[in-house]
Amino acid sequence: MTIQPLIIYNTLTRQKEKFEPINPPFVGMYVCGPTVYNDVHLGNCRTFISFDMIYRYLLHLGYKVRYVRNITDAGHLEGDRDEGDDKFSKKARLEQVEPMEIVQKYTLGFHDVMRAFNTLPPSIEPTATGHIIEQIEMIKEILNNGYAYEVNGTVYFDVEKYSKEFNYGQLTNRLLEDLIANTRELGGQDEKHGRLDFALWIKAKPEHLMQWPSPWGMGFPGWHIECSAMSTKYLGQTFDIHGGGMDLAATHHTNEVAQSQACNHTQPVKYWMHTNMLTVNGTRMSKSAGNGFLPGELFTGNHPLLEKGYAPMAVRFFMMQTHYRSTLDFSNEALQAAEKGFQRMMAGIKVLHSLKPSGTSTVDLKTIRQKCYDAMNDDFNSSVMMAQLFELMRIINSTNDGKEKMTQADIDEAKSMVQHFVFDILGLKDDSSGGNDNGLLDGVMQLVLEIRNEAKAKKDFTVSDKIRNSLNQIGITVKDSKDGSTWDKA
RNA sequence: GGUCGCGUGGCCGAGUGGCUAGGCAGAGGUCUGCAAAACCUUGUACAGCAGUUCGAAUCUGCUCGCGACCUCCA
Repeated sequence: MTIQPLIIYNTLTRQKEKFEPINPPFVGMYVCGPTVYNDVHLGNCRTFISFDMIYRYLLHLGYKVRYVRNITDAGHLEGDRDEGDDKFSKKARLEQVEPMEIVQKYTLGFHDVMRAFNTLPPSIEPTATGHIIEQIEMIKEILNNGYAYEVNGTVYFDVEKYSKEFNYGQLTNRLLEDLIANTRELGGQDEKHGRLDFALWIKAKPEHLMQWPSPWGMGFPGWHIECSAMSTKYLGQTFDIHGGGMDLAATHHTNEVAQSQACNHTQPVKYWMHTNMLTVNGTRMSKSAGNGFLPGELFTGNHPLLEKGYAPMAVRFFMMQTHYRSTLDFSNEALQAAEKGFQRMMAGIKVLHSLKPSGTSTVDLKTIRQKCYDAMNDDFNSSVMMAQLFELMRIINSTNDGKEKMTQADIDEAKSMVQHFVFDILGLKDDSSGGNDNGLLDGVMQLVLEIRNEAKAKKDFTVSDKIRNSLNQIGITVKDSKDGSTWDKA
């Protein structure tokens, strides 16, 4: 496998750059994972599915990728002030369980959804609670270096001090003065020195459910420090790719950069990648706006905004049809269009496996393969690649219709392309043909279609139509062609 | 208000200074006992105005509209 020249859009520089790993063939990639105090929401899924595609493509190119995606299971505060309960404690009180029961429940749910979307598990999935020591060590180092201060058991990052040496607003191209001007006034009893300062470690009230001992007393870590601590631990002080949703860039990632710089004196990340938001009827789907539906509701259609349920693979197909840096708008019409497109692609792949080779060739698959690579190499443009894959489907179907000719080598190449691009990289799978009894069903269907063809041969269309209509009612479509009949699950 | 992005044919959604994106839907055709599928053909597209250019949907400016971030969220 030759390494293809990959171009990545880097948020840090706001331009596309040639991808050159720090230590090829190794690639370190960190993606901000979910906060597991609630069901995963679909917007998160889009980010994780996008990075799954990115991970898959890097693997396909032959890179040895260490993909780290954290689970935030502590320290994420409810409000925008660095005070009050964290999300887990609040939810635990509400449900009258241990915070770690909350964590367990929603972590398992998250994994179920990720599996449904056919994402590959990350290489390491570290938790914040499992890395309290690393976080404390990092905070100590930041304090030692003079970029933080402690007030009554809470440690704050000193943004203004930091800004004297580093460009705090670099990731989102903002000036410090503008950031300060646009941040709310400090409250009267606020312990922070500066408006932009944020908590590294938060003092816990005695009744607080999740707290750990630290040099500053009992407390829990601030939200941003976990990613800095864990990415440093598993990927080093500087690593290749850091990803997450665009909404994280301004605050979470900006603070991550600051923490890592203040601790390690080096830029933590070479390429920052941000996925765009998922919208519903043009507005961002978000937890607070309440305009979202859960993955489960999407699959079953059990939500007022949804006309029907959509299979996970149809949804993944839909997401892959849009570039990861564009907003993606969910609507029933768009989802249904994607569903049909997905089915068409899967049907084409089935046809490919029944194709008969001919001695000569009228097709040029090499060019299509290269165009697929060109698309993916241009900042993971899965959308353009899929247009090429539909061209491949057209060729396959035309061959089946006798309008194109493919040799055995062509067929093998087409199968290889399908495996690489459709299954390995886009991460799609044909879930219609899944199931343990498939071999049995195949046998039964072969018999049924034989009987129907015999009826057709005798011009007994009453019987043949009855078979077709009845099968249709239970979700099996019969397709006739010159060479016989095939079937498909709807 | 600041930062950034977007506005493409009925819908979704790519894209490049001159060459077909693609999917869905629609129309016509081929095939078929019929249907479905498949294949072929096909339609008014690039928010508006002005400018740069031999040539712009693609570059520049302005106008209008939309969105994201700046506050927890991927």
